[in-house]
Amino acid sequence: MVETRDRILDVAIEVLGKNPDAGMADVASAAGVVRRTVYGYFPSRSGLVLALTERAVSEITAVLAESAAVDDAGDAAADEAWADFIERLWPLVHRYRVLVVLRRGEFGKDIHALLAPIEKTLAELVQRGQDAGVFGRHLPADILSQVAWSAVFAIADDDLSRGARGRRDALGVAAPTITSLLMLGVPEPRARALAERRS
Amino acid sequence: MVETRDRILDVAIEVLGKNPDAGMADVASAAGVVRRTVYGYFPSRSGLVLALTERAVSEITAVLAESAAVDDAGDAAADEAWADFIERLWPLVHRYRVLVVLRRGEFGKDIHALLAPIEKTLAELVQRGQDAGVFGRHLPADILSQVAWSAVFAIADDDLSRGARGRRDALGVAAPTITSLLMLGVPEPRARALAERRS
DNA sequence: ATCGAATTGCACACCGGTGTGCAATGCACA
DNA sequence: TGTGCATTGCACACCGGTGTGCAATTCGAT
Repeated sequence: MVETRDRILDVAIEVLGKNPDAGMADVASAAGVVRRTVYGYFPSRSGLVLALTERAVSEITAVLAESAAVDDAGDAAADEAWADFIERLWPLVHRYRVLVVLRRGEFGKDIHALLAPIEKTLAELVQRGQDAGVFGRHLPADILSQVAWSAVFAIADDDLSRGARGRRDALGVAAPTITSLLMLGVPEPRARALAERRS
Repeated sequence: MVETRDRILDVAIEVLGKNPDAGMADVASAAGVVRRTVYGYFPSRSGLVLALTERAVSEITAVLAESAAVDDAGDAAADEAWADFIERLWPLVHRYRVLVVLRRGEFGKDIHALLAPIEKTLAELVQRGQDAGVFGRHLPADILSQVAWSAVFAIADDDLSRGARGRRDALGVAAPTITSLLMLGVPEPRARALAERRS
């Protein structure tokens, strides 16, 4: 049996992502384990939430790091790094809903702290994109990255809420939409050229 | 004393918007009233939440209706109706955070039901805009309106989180951003012309 | 000054979730 | 077969929020 602790953490990310008010019992049974067992690995509910957040954050940081490498390679490639990031992130996006969902509520403070480095990196990436002229300046970099972030989850939510039926090619529409969103205000020809260079 | 019931409802919108887990006691004291009194007007917490949601929805519907009138006036004026809507909505947007925040959680089903007509109207408005060629077709109308909606709150959240200090002209950036977002993919000259016609 | 409605202050029962203690049970490995 | 560790199955105490009952009070209107 793969480390029980890991399985609990995995399942907790999923369960709490769907319902932030889920209790230890819900997590436990979803992990195929008894409530008491969970307390064997985590001292308290808050402890579990914290651990889970740390895991999610470190996973997402890893993905971001890979995409940052793309950015470092060429110059003015911030848009490609973004597209790359979205693409890598997408299969996992539902998993990270928990970060969005738990940010409000009792743990908001701690979670925001854990999340800060990611948001910072993202904002910097956008900033570089703006400086290089591939991203629009209609919004300050930090807000712009927030908006992009929220758009990712808005699309993912829609994708999720219509379940198996009527599912659309969410990634197919998400990636171009987000990059377009970032490129708002950039003169058309340049935007188009940049968009086509990527293929 | 203005109708106590109304004051409770108002304050509940605010309090629950900030923290969806707030209890009856929090609402009561924020309303300058004792817990017992709240139960005099609402049979239960769920009753309060329901009533509060209905109020918020009907308020927002009213705003939307005014802007729809703008749309009906001219043809192909969906973009103006949107801009108008955002502008009217903005001063109240923090008030309606409660709808976003409570959509998850135990009352999700009911709230979504109450919210459906609004989302439908919005989606139709976007659809009309797309048909008239002023809005982009990069996303299906319903998703696009969701994304726009989420962007509104993303910007508003940012505005809120930095409090009084460092406050930027949030409406100033929000309105053009949202409309630009909707117009993604529309040929530049046309978009620009439409953007300038509004002034 | 008095009537009446709204509000208060406290009592209580109830519920569901948390966190702990401990003995019993499984199960893998030697 | 025995040893050790993880897991289980209860038991329990505790807490905080809900919802109710009822008598005491405030306070405006007449």
